[in-house]
Amino acid sequence: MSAGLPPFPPRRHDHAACIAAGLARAEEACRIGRERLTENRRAVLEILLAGHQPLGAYEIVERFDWRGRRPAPAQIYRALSFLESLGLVHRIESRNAYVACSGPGEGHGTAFLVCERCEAVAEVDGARLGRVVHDLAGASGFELRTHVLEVVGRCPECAPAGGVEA
Amino acid sequence: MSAGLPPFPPRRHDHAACIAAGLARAEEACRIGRERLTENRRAVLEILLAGHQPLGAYEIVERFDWRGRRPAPAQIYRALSFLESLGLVHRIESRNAYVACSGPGEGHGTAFLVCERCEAVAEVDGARLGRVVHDLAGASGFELRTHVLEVVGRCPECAPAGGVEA
DNA sequence: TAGATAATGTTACATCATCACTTTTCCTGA
DNA sequence: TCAGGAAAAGTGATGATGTAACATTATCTA
Repeated sequence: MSAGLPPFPPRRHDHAACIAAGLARAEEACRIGRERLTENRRAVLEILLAGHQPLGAYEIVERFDWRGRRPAPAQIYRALSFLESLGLVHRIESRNAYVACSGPGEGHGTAFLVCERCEAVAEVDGARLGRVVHDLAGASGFELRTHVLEVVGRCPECAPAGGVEA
Repeated sequence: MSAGLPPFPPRRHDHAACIAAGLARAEEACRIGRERLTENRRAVLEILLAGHQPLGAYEIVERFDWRGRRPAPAQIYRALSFLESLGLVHRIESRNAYVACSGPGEGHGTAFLVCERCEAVAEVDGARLGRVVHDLAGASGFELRTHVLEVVGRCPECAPAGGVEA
């Protein structure tokens, strides 16, 4: 567990840079995979990068602005599955929502911390988690392909504000 | 991690006993919580106990047999949330489906092994997992309330049969 | 530039879940 | 034992999420 950056981005940070970095990673990933980062895919990714919140597919539709027109859900889902296949976006199962990947691709110890109050999501990664999951599966003769770990609770900003509101 | 029963039940096992045990646990849990295991709730639980597969709410509806009539989805969801609140049933987020709890209630290191071929689900539990999740959250100043861990892959029965035919 | 392949546009529909309201059942205490 | 209240069930409508199918357009490659 590298003691690195804080997983929840500070309220104020260089957001433009953070979007640019995400797009750069996407372009790189497409170059490597010989895939195309088309206008749609790019737009969906930008919308996700623009918040650190998970967004539902229909919320993404709403934020689209093609000079007034809007894509149908199918478009969004296509872009999302493309982006997911490249590890640029993750689905938060417990929310039916999607977030842009915040770091380099898919480690095998990925987990999400999901704040139940402000909806912020942080992606954390730990070799130790990967080992535990691996061992847990192995002990049952289970052949692991992938896993979903979502920790639900309160982020550092929201933890102090007790109560159940939201 | 108690080296106990195999998490995936053998193909042939005393299924009747396994259903009876589930119902007994439910009755006990209701007694303790001063809640009522009504006919509906009991029926939903029985349907879930009758398979080791996760079932969607609408599949549960289909398996209902009230002399021809069928409950509306709302009924099922009500029963499910009741049963979930008592820890008798778990939702498998990655499948939008529900399984009967196979053991005594909610440890803090619960995980599900979900076979992507035969759909079987096993519930496993480990203190080590609980610690990792706890530490993962703690390291980020995150206040843990609950977690979802679903490991997707192939169960021992299905692992040998390679290929992708889901 | 033709043909193949990939991505998009669009409609309809499938699946999952909840709301709002009425009726029934069950429990409690006089 | 029965009135009154609370909990659960019954019911219809609707919201939210996700896909299928197919025609069209863009892009690549020979």
